[in-house]
Amino acid sequence: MSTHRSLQFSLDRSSPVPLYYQLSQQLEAAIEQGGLAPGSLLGNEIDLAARLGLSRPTVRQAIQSLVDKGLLVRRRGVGTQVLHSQVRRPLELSSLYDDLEAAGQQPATRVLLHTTEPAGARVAAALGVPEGTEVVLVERLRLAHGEPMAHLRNHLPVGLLDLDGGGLAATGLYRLIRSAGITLHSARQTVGARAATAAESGLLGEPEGAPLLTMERTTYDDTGRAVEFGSHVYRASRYSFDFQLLVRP
Amino acid sequence: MSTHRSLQFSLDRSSPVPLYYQLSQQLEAAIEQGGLAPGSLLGNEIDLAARLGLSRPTVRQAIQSLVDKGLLVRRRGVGTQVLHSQVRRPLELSSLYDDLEAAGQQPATRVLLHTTEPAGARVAAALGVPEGTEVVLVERLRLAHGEPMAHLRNHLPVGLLDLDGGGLAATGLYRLIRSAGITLHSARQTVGARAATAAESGLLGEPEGAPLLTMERTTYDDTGRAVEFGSHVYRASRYSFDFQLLVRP
DNA sequence: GAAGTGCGCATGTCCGGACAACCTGACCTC
DNA sequence: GAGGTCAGGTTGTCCGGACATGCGCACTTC
Repeated sequence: MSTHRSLQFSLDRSSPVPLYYQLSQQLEAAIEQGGLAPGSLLGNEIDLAARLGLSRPTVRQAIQSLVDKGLLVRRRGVGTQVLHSQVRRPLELSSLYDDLEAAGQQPATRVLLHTTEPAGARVAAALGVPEGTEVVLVERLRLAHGEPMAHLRNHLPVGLLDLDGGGLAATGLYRLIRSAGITLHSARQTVGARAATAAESGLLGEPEGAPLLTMERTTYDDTGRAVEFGSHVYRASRYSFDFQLLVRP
Repeated sequence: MSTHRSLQFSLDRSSPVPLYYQLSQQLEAAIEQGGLAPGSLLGNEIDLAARLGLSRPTVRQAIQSLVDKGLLVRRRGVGTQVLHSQVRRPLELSSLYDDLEAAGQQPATRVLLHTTEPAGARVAAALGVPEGTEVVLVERLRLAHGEPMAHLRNHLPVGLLDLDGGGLAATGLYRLIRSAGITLHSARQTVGARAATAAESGLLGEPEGAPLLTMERTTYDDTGRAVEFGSHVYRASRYSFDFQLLVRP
C-alpha cells in the first residue's frame, strides 16, 4: 500500500507559526485536494519525522489534531489512515448570518427592537442574573435574498458591549460580541418545533399554524459568564440545521 | 488565589490505565464535586508534576484532555483555570433510546416493519451504494412511558449485521451496531420541522398538521463507510434536541 | 486444511530537558 | 499621577530517547 513518500511539505522554522500547525495545515490541504487518497496509509511517524527533520512528538501533535478533526484514524500496529471523506463540516458555534453569507444567500437584518427591560425568570436564569435585573433586548428579522428567514430575539447583560443599530443591521451578533474582545467558549442549545402564532405568521410570511423550527441558546465566554440568551424561530419551509458530529473515543 | 495544593490524587503505576488518564479522571471528578472551585487556578504544571511524581508532558496531556472537554481554560502567562460550570453535556452521537433511558423515561420500541427493499435515489446516495441495491429497512415506533414519541425509519446496507426483531424491540439501533463490532466514527445530521401527515398523526397521536421535529442522519464507521441512514420524526410537543457545543479554538 | 505461534512493525505512553512567548504586577521615570 | 519598563511566573513549543501494547502476517504445527 502506498505510503506517499513523495509528498512534499515546506516547513519554515523562522515563522512564528508552530511547526506542528504548519504540518497539520499542509496535511489537511493534501487530504482535501486528493493528494492523500482516502483509505491510504500515511506512513509511519518515525520515518515522517526523519524526512521532515522534526521530532516524533511534533509530528504526532500535527497528526493528532487531524484525528480530532475526524480526518484521520490511527490504529495501533497498523498505521494512520486517511478517512473516506464524505462531507466534512464540523459543528461550530456559528451565527445564522455567517452561515447564510457563506452559502451566498445575501443575508440582511431588520432591527425590530433594541431596548432594555427587566429580566423575566427564564432570561434571568439563563444569564445568571437576579430576576428583574435590567437586560438588553434585541429583536431582529433575518432575511435571505430579501425573504424573511427567521425571527431572532436576544437578551444580553447590560454593559457587556455597546450595540449600535448600524452594527446590528450590518452583521451578525456573534461578530459584534467577538470584536468587543470577548472570547466565546461554549453554548447550550435546545432545538424544537412549534406552530406559528398569528404575530409570527405576519412577520415571517407563513400561514398561521405553520410549523416553525425553534432554537434557544445560551452562550458563554471563556470565564464561564453567560453573554447572550437567544430565542430564535426559523421558517421550517426554508431553513434546517445541518451539522456533523464526531464520536468521542 | 488558592492553588489547591492540598488536593490528593492517587496514581497506580501498575495499572494498565494510562497515568494521564487516571489523572484527568480524578481532576474531572474533583471539578464536578466541587473540590476545585470554578474560577480558581489549578496551580502550575511544573509543581503539579513534581508533586505527583509525573513528568510535565504527562500532566499536560491530562490537563489538555479536560481543556478539550471544555472544563478548563488555559491562559499563557496566567495559569489554568476551572471554568464556571453551568450544565455540561457535550454533543455526542447518542441514540434516542439511550437518551430516554438516561432520563428515566422507560423507553420502549414497537417494530413496525423489518424487511429489505431496493434503495431509492436518496437512500442510495446516503449509503454510498448504487441505486436499486437491496438495503435493509426498519421502521419503529419509539415510546416513552407508553406514549408515542417518535417514528424511526432506518436504512442499512445488507450484510452489515444481523438484526433480529427481539434485539430491535429491546434496545437501540446504535447498541446493536456497536455490539456487532462496528466502531462508529461520525454522523451528518439535518434537523428540521414540518407538519404531520395523516398517517403520522395516527401513529404518533398528534392532530393532522401538528408541527413535527424531523432529523435525517447518516452515520459512518471509522473506515468512512456509511452504516446507517435514518429519517426520524419526533413529536414536537414532547421532544426537543438538547446539546452543548464548544468553540474550537 | 485449520488452528496456533511468533515476529515485525506501528502507534501509545512516559520521561527529562530546553527555550520561547505571553501576561501580570511592581517599579521607575517623566 | 500617568505612563512606560522590566522581571517573574506560567503555559506553549520542540527535542531525543525509551519501553509498552496491540495488530497482522508468515510460519509452524497438528
